[in-house]
Amino acid sequence: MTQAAQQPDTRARILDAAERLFLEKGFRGASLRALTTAAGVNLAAVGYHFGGKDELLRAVLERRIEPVNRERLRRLDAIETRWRRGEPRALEPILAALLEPAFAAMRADGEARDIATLLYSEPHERMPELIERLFGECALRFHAAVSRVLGRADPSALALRFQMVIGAMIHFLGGRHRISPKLVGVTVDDSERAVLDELVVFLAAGLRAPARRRKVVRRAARAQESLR
Amino acid sequence: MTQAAQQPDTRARILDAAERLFLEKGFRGASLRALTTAAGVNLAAVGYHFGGKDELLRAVLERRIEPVNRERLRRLDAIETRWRRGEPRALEPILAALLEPAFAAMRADGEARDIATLLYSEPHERMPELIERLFGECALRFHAAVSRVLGRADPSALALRFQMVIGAMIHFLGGRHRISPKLVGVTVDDSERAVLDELVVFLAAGLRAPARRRKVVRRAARAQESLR
DNA sequence: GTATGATTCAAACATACATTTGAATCGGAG
DNA sequence: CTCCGATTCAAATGTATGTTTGAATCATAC
Repeated sequence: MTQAAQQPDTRARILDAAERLFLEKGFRGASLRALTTAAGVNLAAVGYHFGGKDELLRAVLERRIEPVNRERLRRLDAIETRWRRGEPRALEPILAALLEPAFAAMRADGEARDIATLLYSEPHERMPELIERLFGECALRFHAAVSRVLGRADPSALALRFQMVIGAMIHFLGGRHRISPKLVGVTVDDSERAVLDELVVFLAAGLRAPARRRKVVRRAARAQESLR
Repeated sequence: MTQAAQQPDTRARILDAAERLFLEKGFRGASLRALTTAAGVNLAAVGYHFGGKDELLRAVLERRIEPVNRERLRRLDAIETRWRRGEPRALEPILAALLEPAFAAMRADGEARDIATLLYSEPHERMPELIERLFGECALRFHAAVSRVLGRADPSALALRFQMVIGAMIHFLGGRHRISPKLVGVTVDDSERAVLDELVVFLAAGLRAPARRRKVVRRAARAQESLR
């Protein structure tokens, strides 16, 4: 009944090749022909196993992203459990729980590229809904956790800063086109550990930064005045 | 001699339509047929005026980015002049000089989208060299300026943090797929002024954050020990 | 061995694409 | 009015694409 094992597991071979080529050339740039040739399978296998190219993209993304997000939420659960036991709340563990699973997955895949890049660079029609579905819960939970640590903060400003965290993270995870280090003329320790440490320090400091500059306060005050 | 004015200025119409469609659908997703139809010009006009689709992309990018980078460098020059006159050095003006011209250009174009997004999301073959050519000088100068303000900092760490600045900025400039604000359940003031202010505060704090966490220091110390 | 359902395969199909071509049209200079 | 270079235009070219098809092959259960 369960026709379990094909010898070379065509499905996985397709997913691997698709992942590599989608990242390299983009969704539209990676043709099914190039893709199936690289995977060593027949052209029609994609239609048979996935239905079509669009569904293949969805499968590629889900395979990598869902485990990462599960691990993120697992670690966040652990953190919140410790909070309930009275341990002090800090930003750094939250940021680590958000960042490290993604970097770990990236490292595990050999090629140091994260599939999440695709989500934020591919202008595919159905991408927005896919993002919401894949990352919605994670975004909500982590945003809430950060918000709880920084209780005093302006919610609107915090939402913006949370976006900045996401932006910096994505830029490092994908980084298809990062400004090359040689350009700024220094040798950079861009090992995973170094990047992670610097990201956590940088982002925690940014999130904690005191509210606003004078300029804005003045603007707000003026606006208030003119309303009277 | 200078056959100056065509009536409807085909070139500009093509550039406008191309800019919009490249951003919406990506380079490959925007066909010359859709593009020229949207512009109200003949299909062959692209070949005549630009040579081909690749050269059109280059023209689209250069038209928007070069003025922005000129303005950035103009403002940085002004800052460094003030430094030479003995005024105190701060990060915030540098960040403002880096960010504001891009946001201003974005606003001026009606549609609140920045063309720079394309540079960092489009997997076009010649994109890396284009980025280096367009942003090389800017990156070098701003990195140096930040480095001069934070004289004490570890150059490698600073290079990483400078990348984070770029990442957060790009995420906000383009943001084709930002996690939607409604998802985190708050109404966000994402006006240009609010975003800019928060970005400057966030990024300045991140850049200034004290070097590293205990964990790393310990690791480094251990490594040193084991070398003896 | 043979029947059965899952999988693979080569080929064909219908579009969609960027580019090229050569004639038609335009706008001003002589 | 005429001419000429610049520009526009409709059409054709050749290639690449995602998908579909129907036969061939395989692995297994009986």
